[in-house]
Parts: sequence; C-alpha cells; structure tokens
Amino acid sequence: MLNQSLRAPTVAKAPVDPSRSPADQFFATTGHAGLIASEFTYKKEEEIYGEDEPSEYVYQVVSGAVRSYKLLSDGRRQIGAFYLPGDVFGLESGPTHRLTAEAIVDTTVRLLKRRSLEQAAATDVHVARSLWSMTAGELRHAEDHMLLLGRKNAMERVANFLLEMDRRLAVAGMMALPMCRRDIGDYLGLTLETVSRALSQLQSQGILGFSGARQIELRNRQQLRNLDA
Amino acid sequence: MLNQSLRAPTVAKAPVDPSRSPADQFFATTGHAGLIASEFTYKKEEEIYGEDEPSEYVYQVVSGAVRSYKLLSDGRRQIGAFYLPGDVFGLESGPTHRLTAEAIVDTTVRLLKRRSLEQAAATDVHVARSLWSMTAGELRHAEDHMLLLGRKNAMERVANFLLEMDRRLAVAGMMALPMCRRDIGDYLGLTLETVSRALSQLQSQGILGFSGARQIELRNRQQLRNLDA
DNA sequence: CGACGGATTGATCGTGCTCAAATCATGTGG
DNA sequence: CCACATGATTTGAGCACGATCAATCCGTCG
Repeated sequence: MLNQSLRAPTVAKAPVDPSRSPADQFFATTGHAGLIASEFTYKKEEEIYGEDEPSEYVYQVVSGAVRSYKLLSDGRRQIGAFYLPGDVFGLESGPTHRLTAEAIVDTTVRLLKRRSLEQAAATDVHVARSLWSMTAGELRHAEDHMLLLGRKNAMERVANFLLEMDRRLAVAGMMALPMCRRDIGDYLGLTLETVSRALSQLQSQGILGFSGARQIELRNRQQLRNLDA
Repeated sequence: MLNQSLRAPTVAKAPVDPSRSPADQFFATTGHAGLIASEFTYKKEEEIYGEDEPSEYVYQVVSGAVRSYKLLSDGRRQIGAFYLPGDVFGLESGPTHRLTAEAIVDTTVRLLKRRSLEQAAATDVHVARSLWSMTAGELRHAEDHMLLLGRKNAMERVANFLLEMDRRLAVAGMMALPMCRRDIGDYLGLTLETVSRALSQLQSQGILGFSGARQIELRNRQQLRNLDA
C-alpha cells in the first residue's frame, strides 16, 4: 500500500500555513538543510503505512486528516493520535512504523525521505534537534493521553477531546470534525454510543451546538474545561 | 525537593550492569563524550523531581525502582512508567519535567547535567542520536500502554504487566516486585482490589506462584501471553 | 509480641458496554 | 430534482465488568 501510494510523487509547490509551533517549523528547518519534499494525496480510508512496515518517509499533513492506531487481534482498536493540517507524522527513530496510519478523508501530505533526514541530522545539529523535538512532542501527547485513558471518566474524555479539537482546528468558533463517532470512541477508549450520549448531553446543557453531527460550535469553553478534570 | 536532593552529589564509582539495549548504552555513549556522571541515593517514597519543575538532570537507575506519574486535581493518579536498574529517566527535550518521579524503594541513581548533555549533543552526533533514541523508546512504551489502557480488560492488563516485569526484572525465574498493589493499579488504570483479584485468580489456575505478595514466580508464560490479548 | 500498613476477599453498586431500533444525513441514479 | 439507498448518528433497555465500601488476613518491623 505504501509502495503503491508513493509512485511518482510530484514536487511540492503549495506552502503549508506558516504559523504554529515545533511541528510546523519542522519541514521549514529541513528546507534549510537542502532537503526536497514531495506531495502526495491519499483517498479517504486509504492506508498511508502499516504497523511494522519499514519507515521510509516522514509526512506532514497539508490538507485532510489522518488517524494513527494499533489493533488487537480481535479487532479492538486504539487510535493514538489524529494528525491535522500542519502536523508531522510517521517519524521514527527505529526502522519501522509502530502504528498504522490512514487517511480519514481525502488527504494531501508533503513527504520527505527518512534517509535524507538522517543524513541531514548527521551534519546539521538543528535538524537533529528538530527530530528529537518532534518525537518529544508526540511523547508529551501520549503521556497526557495515558492519563485520560487510565483515569478519566467518559464526560471528562469527551470534554478533553472537544477542547483539543477546538484548539487544533477551530475556524471562526466552529469546528468541522473530519472523523466519525467510532474514531472518536477509539481515540478516547470509549464506544461510539458513549461518545454520542456525552455530546448530546453537552448540547442539552447548551455547552455546544451542532449544525450537522460533525459541525460543532463550542458555546462555553470554560464549562468544558471544568468538565475535563 | 530536587534541590535538596542534589546537594553535593558524589562522583560516580559503581558501573551499572553493561548489558541491555539503547537505554543502557546511553550513559556509556555520553561517557565517550567526556561527560561526568554523579551518583545519588533517594529514600523510599522520596520525590526525585516534580511535574513542571525545570529539567536539570537526566537519571539512570543503579539500584532500586522509580515511578513516574501524573495526578488529577482530585488525586487520581496515572503512572506512566516504572524505571528499574539500568533504565534512564527524566530526559526532556523541553525545559520542564512533564511527570513527577519518586523512588518506590531506596534508590540509587547516576545523574548527568542536562546542560552538559545538550552541549555534547551539539557537537557529537552520536550523543544527539542517543537522546532521540531514548525519547523514541519512551514513546514506543507509551503507545503500547495507550492500547492497554484504552482497550484491554483487567486480566489482559495484569497479564501484560507480569510479562513486562518478568522480562525486566526476573532473576532465576522469580521476580521481586518493588511496587505495591496500588502502584500496579495506577499503572494499569485499575483499582488495587482488581489487581489483587486478578493475581489471585492466576494463582488458583497455577499460572503463577507467590512467596509473599511481591515475590512472584511465573509458572506458565505462554498461558499468560494468551491472556494478554 | 504487638502494631501497622499492605493484601485479600466479600457484597453491592454504578458507569459504560452491548444489543437493538429509530432517525438523520449524504450522495447516487432515475 | 426527487426518491431512495446507505452509512452515520442518536436513543433506548438491560447487562456486566470493574469500582466502591467494608471486613478480615497477613507479613514486616519496631
């Protein structure tokens, strides 16, 4: 799937929005090191790489959204992270990917050969530092998420999710969620029904409003923060 | 607490067992870079560093055991990792520690100034690579643990814990757990009672044997692996 | 030996899961 | 442009797993 997907990537042209923190600086930093980034588009539901596959590329979302997950043999799934425009994913220190990555909707990514990154890191201390910072950022997220998964109740998890998504993709006070209820549940360690019930309850309390199941407006962020333990 | 703890650390003398993978090579690698490691001992239950404190040192367990955790305001605790002899902990890419670390039992650590590590990494690409690998190793563990916390049932979690501890600290087929049932529960996202019940059930099935609550012998690792999803 | 903290075991409860049905949204073909 | 098909979401009813509350039991250390 990775092989198929990466036939003849075209050279990058569209710049990613040049705001935000370490993740966004990443491809910029590598640009200074003379690395060439390509672009590629994956269809909705398409696999970008699989768990345990050799790690050949590092990716940055240009548009769309990606889910990264692990599966148990009986199909139980834990989504470790969602990647949204500007986010970098697929960076490994070891030889293989440890989670599967899939496009949630049609998604365009910029990509960089892992090998060239490694080479750049060997001579450019800023690139090396950037690789470490990226991984440390993912670790920080995972540590916060372990607390959520191990110790928060359903409403706290959903409130936390809404605030995270609001921060990451709100436009004009509105967020357009790219993922379905099942994805949200598999991210939060809940079932899709429990997620739905929590959202309905928040709506009935006036804390949020819907315009379609995936178009959400937060009407009271402070109350949401109180709900998030 | 960190300040107090680190008054007058003595120069390192005892070498840590020179086996195991990336974590163990870490202090060795830094040794090549001419860095000086000190030793220090913490008493049982003593805090080594606190969440959000400035990260000044990197630690390696010489003897003893450490728990690293996050707390919610109402006291709910999620232990992210246990650190055992040979393990490195407290390494941050950012300025502060994101979890609290405490000695579970009397614990001796070797420590290295974070600043000197950063300086070494700026000139020695092996050190830089080592820092990245360490963080990536922690991330891998966190990713596996998110799957456990989000999607595994109580018995699967306990089986997984036993296999992890067996791998990391078994001596002559026996393991001496340094942590209490509450710590295990807070690591696995369970209560101490649930952990105790699972262990009792495994004993009644002959999968393990006790000689004191914390001295455990695994009698059937394969069956344990089957129980761990 | 006694006291104390840790561990086990029991009984009951409650949150979130499961199973099921109805409703809604979306896109496709006539 | 509408009708319908399909998948996503919501909502309901009942259940089960792990939590909670409580009472021993045990092991360790003074």
